[in-house]
Formats: sequence, structure tokens, C-alpha cells
Amino acid sequence: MFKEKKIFEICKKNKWRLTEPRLEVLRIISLSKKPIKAYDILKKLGSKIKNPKPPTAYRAIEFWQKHNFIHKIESLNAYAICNQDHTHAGTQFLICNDCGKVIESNLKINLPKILQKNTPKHTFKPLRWNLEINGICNQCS
Amino acid sequence: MFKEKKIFEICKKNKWRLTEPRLEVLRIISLSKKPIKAYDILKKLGSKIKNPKPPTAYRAIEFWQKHNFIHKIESLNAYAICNQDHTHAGTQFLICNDCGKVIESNLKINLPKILQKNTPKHTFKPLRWNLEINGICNQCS
DNA sequence: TATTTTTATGTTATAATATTACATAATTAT
DNA sequence: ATAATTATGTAATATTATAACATAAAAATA
Repeated sequence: MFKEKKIFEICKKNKWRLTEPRLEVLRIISLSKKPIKAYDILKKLGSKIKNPKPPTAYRAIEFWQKHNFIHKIESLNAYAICNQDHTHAGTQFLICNDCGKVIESNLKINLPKILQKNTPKHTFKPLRWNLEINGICNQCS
Repeated sequence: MFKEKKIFEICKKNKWRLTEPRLEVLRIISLSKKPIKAYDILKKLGSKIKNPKPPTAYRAIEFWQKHNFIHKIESLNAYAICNQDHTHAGTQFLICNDCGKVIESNLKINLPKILQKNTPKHTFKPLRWNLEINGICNQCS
């Protein structure tokens, strides 16, 4: 969920610079009903700042992604606002094959634990993960 | 695992046309130690068939992907041979942040069941999924 | 406060990834 | 043999993302 006041506070507390391109990009992503693509962000950004170029969008995307305020849906090359707290190590998305809606799902499973039990010889130390699930949402079924 | 004889049989049985670009692309991917990118496939393909263009590679990739003989690692934009049977609905990969090695992991969990218990109001019908886990492999830790 | 250092942006160019469109060829079905 | 379908060849272009370098703004330090 996107609450601008909260963003201001968090940035201040962490001494992150909340610059204009960053704020506008976050707003654009948060206002989008579905995950939005970088060049669509860039297009919308054009109405806020003068003639922005790809790096302007990508840098802001990178910034918010790094801090877990947005996520990239890899299979769509698109970005969505994080609707969890920004401390989680893993992401999981439900992608409707029909309407394209994407839901960030907060699984109540401890994936690292499950993984450690199931990976060959307990030989991999999971740090982060991204799970993208395709299916049919209830509105489409 | 890639056994060419088996591939021939499966294609025959299913009446899939095992054309030269398809076979060569599958070989290239299967011979690669790590997931390989489309344009690297294309480059290698150049030593097998005359001056291949991107669609030649991408079409073959699409073909094998559709039939679950290869997978795309979305976060790497790279392709890897499937080392499971080709009937599974979901994929999971362990990606080492250090050496870049990617292991296809056969989790013994029933993800759709777990998902159905954990998705809001049981409202999403999962069909396929892809889980990409970043971490450190045992050789690097 | 002045200066230095660090961080962020502006801008141009280009790299990397992927698809469209249409002509030709090969295979399969009739 | 012919028609229909499927696959490939090829040129062009679309989409996604980054590199490199100059400038500006902010933060740290003296």
C-alpha cells in the first residue's frame, strides 16, 4: 500500500533522498492498477518532468526496487508497488492469464525452510526469492 | 537430462517436427553449463546453420519451452535445459549469486495446494508457476 | 561558511532482448 | 497431384535496459 506521508518519513529516517523523479515514478507505479512497464512509466513521467530519458526512469525504478517499495514482475517486464511491508525477502505474485491482473500474495509459508529441507543435500543457502504463479483469478473463472 | 534418442522418440510419438534449427538449438542449450542467452544461442547456431537470424533462435526456443524441454530463467533472460520430466507444471531454480550457477530443483512440495490454502479467500486457481531463488551454493559458501 | 566529497540527475548513444511481417520452402492431409 | 498447414529465411523494427560522461545538488568536513 502506498501512503505518501509514510514514504516521506521512511526516507527521512533512512536518509534516502526523495528526489522529484523518484517520487513521481513511485506515484506512477502506485497509481497503476496493473504492473506497469518501464517505458510506460517514462511516458507518464513526461507529464511531470521535462522530457525524461530512460535512465531517469530506470534509476528511480532501481532505487525503489532496492528498498523493496516496488517489485519487478519478471515474466512481464513490469513493475508493481509493494503491498507488504518492505522487509520481506521473498515475493510471490498471482498472475491471471485472462485479465492480466497481478496480486501480490503474502504466503504464510517459510519458503527458505521448505527449500532447505528439499534442496539436494541441504546445499544451498537461499537469500531471496521470487515466485510468479500463472492461473485464473476468481473474477475470470 | 538430455538424451537425443529419447528426444527423437518423443517427437515422433507426438508428431512434432524435429527440424534442424530446433535440434541444434536444443543441443546448444543442453551443452551449456549455465543458462544461455538467446543471442549466445544464435551465435553458436551460426556454426551449424548458415547465418541464422534472431527469429530462428527464438522460434526454436519457443518450441522447446512450450513442450517443457527447456525453461527460461526470467531473472537472467536465459534458457536452460529441463532436467526433470517434461510434464511438470511448475519450475524452481536455485541461482547462486556468487558463481552464477543455476540448479533446477525438484521441490517435493505441492505448491498449488499450499497456494490454495494461502491465497486470499481461496480465490485463485494456479496453473503454472516459476520460482527463482537467489542465494549461495555450497561451492561458494 | 567555504570547500570537498558524495550522490543524483541530464543527456547522448548504444547494447541487449524480442517480435512483426511477409516471402519461400517443406511437410502433411486430402 | 493438389491443397492446406507448418516451418523457415530474411529484413526490418520494437522493446527493454545500460554505459559513459558532463552537470547539479546535497551532505560531510574543515
